[in-house]
Amino acid sequence: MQLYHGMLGCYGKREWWPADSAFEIAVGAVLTQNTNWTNVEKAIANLRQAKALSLEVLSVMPLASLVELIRPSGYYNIKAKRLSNLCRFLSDLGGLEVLAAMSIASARSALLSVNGVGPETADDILLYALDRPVFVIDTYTRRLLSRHALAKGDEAYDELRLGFEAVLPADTELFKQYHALIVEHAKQACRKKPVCEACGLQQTCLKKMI
DNA sequence: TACCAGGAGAAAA
DNA sequence: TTTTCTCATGGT
Repeated sequence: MQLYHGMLGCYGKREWWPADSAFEIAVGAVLTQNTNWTNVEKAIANLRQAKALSLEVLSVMPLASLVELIRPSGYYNIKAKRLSNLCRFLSDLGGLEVLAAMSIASARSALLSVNGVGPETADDILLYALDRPVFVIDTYTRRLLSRHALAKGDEAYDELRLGFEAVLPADTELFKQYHALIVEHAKQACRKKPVCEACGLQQTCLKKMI
């Protein structure tokens, strides 16, 4: 919690994952895979303008049409398949609401069964779209842990996730903030001061050197 | 010009 | 089982 409070004091409360609906968050979770968020925003704007930002539309949209709409997000061919897979899965299931009614373990397992939904994407959806207390592990988190000698950084995803969840209270808002702060820290930390007020490290905690 | 970004899955070793 | 490769746009 020391790291968390340090980053919170430095950057303040983050309003992360801007979206108008839980479904939009799920769409963004796929589109943001290894991609800058500004590119994802362009793709989401295209979907919105085409009135395609709904499960009903996306679950039946031809891949060729989807490819054109999400092109700005990069990896458009493979992401169109992944997004289509997720939407058809959700449609067959009965919607996000059904997923939300399941236990965390069941919902997570179900999401991971979708080709194109890996652990981080599944946990993004669980935490930010469904408000479930699941800690999201991303590249930044691994670098932060590694930099602070709290982990090697190449541990299995679930090993790190369970590690966070074991020492933190199962608080959805805390998990949302923590992950958002880690990302903010990676983007902005230490640019103006020799020692980062958030993590206590020297200038080297910029970018890859978190 | 080169590098990086809010990963995942397939292929190769 | 573990490592490497592929997917791609847009901003800095």
